[in-house]
Amino acid sequence: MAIEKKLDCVILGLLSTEELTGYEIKKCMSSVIKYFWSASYGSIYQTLNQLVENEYATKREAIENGRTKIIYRITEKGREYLRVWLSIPAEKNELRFETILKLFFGGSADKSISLRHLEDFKQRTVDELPIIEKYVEDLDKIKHESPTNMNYLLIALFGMKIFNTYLEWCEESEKLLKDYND
Amino acid sequence: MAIEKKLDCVILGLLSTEELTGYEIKKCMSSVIKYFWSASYGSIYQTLNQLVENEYATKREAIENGRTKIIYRITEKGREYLRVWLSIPAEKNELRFETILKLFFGGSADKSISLRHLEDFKQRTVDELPIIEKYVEDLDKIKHESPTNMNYLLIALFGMKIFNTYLEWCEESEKLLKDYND
DNA sequence: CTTACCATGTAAGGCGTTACATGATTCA
DNA sequence: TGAATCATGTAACGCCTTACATGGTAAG
Repeated sequence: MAIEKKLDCVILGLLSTEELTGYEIKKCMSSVIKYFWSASYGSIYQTLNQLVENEYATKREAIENGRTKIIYRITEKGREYLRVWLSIPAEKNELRFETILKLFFGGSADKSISLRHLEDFKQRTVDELPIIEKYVEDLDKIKHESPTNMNYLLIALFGMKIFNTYLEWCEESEKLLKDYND
Repeated sequence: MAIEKKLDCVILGLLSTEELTGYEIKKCMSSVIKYFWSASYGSIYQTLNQLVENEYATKREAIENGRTKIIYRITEKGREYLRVWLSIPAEKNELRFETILKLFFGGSADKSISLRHLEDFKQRTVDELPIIEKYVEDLDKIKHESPTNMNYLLIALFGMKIFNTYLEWCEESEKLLKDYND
């Protein structure tokens, strides 16, 4: 497993504080983490298997409420791998915004189409903002309990700030487009 | 070719205003577009072939200064495909920030590591900002020449706004982290 | 003369998604 | 009883990157 792959690091990061099942990992990745790193079931279970193969994690079966779960735990080798990854500089910070793409090429189409994309993007942003603000509020209260909480707060603040910037930009752009006469 | 693929739309978008070679397309994608959609040579030439196969574009050879180039041109079918894609809502707006990931999991490591990632991210942002500001400045002057320029300006403004937000966040986060006592 | 840039491509393989497939439990 | 949630996985396939491979031209 090459160092270029990131999902393994995300999973090891999650496992570094607690044992988890694949399902629980997916849940984590569908909440906070989804804002800056998303993954599907397929990739999570595959990565989990690779992690075990490479001895970065161990798995064990457990029965809870009559249901069988597979619980994963990080190994010392896995912790070392995570430590190394954390200590080297980030390579890629990538934005893949289809909205921006459609707006970029939208100049030759009708203005109403660009306005619709802007409206749509604004709505999605408005919908997400309260969720992120709740994270910020909650984390701010417990930031002194552990450095981990403090780091989580920084990420939540990042989210809050950019989402507010998206909103500002949508409003300014809508105005610019509406006032534009060709 | 499914509608989920986006690179074909990017290329068709570029071809919608002018004929281009694969090399020129790569150049475009390494300048403005790289901020919200990146691609490698491999994927560009492959997509170009698919575009021709599907009759969304035609290719012809030309000799310029003794060098052979392959020039691509969009077809009417390609324009229609682009029109349809532009008119439907954006699906994914994805952020993949390794920096954020490393900060998210950095709580259990030494504080200096998180600070280094912040510093690094700040530096990259500071380096890019003047380039983006130049785009904004240039596009603002010619925005009334065509709706296309106006749309380009919106995208440049988007970049300028978020990069400034990144900067603000870096500074606030550095302060929060430095003042943090565990 | 050599570096940078112009110019095009292939092949291997990694990464990840979607869709499919299954089945138990909990709660209304 | 039926919907939501818990829970795990596979298979096919698409997308894209990296590395490789080649060679011409322009400018200093």
